Amino acid sequence: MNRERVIATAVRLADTEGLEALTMRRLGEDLNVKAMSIYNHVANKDDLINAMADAIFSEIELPSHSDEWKPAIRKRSISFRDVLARHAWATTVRDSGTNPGPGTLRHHDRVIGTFRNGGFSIEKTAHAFSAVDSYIYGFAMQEKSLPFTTQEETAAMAAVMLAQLPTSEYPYLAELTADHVLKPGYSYGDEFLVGLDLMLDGLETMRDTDQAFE
Amino acid sequence: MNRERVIATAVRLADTEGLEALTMRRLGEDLNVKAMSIYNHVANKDDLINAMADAIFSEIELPSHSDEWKPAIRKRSISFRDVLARHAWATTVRDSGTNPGPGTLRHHDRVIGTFRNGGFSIEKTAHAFSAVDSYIYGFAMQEKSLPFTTQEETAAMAAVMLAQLPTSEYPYLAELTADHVLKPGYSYGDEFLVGLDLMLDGLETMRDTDQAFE
DNA sequence: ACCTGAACACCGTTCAAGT
DNA sequence: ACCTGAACACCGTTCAAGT
Repeated sequence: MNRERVIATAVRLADTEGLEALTMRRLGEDLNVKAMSIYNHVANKDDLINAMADAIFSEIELPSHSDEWKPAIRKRSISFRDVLARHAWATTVRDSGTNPGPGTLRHHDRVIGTFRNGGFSIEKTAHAFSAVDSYIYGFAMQEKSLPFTTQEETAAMAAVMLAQLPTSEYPYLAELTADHVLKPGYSYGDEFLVGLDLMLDGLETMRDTDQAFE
Repeated sequence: MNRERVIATAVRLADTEGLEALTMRRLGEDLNVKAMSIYNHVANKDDLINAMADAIFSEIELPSHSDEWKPAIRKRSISFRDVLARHAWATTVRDSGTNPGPGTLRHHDRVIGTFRNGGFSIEKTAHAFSAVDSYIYGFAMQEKSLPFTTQEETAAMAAVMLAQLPTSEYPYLAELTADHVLKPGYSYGDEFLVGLDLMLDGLETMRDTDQAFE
């Protein structure tokens, strides 16, 4: 048993049963050890969760500096969102704040480098980094908070909610639900690329505009 | 004592001492009542937090249908971000999922209506709604997770982090920190409007483009 | 160096009992 | 109708004791 195995097991537990199922006692069971032994490998639960967040950051496909910035950032953004969907608990965790791990640092360095080599000034790189990552995080959070995943579930859930909704009070919400969400083939996940491409196109314009955003 | 007072007191407690300080026993103290009495007014802690989330949604400035969509959405987006900054715990909560309260429904209806009256098709309204709100949520989350708030704190913190950073391993991150974050006048909060306006301009283009995003 | 039993100070929540 | 004491089954974490 080592730190790595503790973290990997904790990630698997949070993935399959949610962050609230991740208790030291339960994690101990999964590791065939008593809860107190875990403290030989992590300082405390905060340290553990921080390490988990850093571990999944390493799963994100790194953009290549040699690629064009736009397809490179697009690819890694899609990968980022996939990772956050796979580890839903991570959308509400955010390590990085106080002491980011090596996976997080490496990822950020590469993203910043991709913008810089793509012709973005330092200021514009900061804008781009903030804008894209905010969008990705926010989208992953919204997606996570939806009470359904499959299309059948969505349709069933939306139908129930629409039936309960005082439609005269919320006419626009009712219209959107009836004429869009309930339409066959609707999937909230499809919205991701729309917003992402909007943002990337905006960044391209910004990059090529003098001063405007500095 | 009534439900409203319970919720308002809980919001105040979470605002000032964080969500982890919000326990039923502690909330009881603030209400001058024993913890168990609270259950006369809320079903359980989940119900309480859901109600709290709905309560702060009502604080967001509603866009007016009669205004131009762009300034109207811009104004309410700034207000939304202010509310999330004021109630940092709310960025990780998200009720709406299963059973949104009246404050949430009313807000969503107005936003949707503003896009519809601004000439957005139903599909494009769905795109716009998702894109803007994802950005706002994500930005608020990033802002919350920063370990500093004032400019002095930022500078001090960034200096420490930069000193610890293996700069040869993360050259781009080091450059951004040294030449941007550490510059006088830097404030991460300023990034909000940059990304927001990028998104709003993108939405305007999308609105006026045939089919493209439908 | 790693594991463990017992213990401490907490949680959310139930329930029977009070007014 | 609202409040409460006692209790239950949990938490994270410490510490002395074991190998």
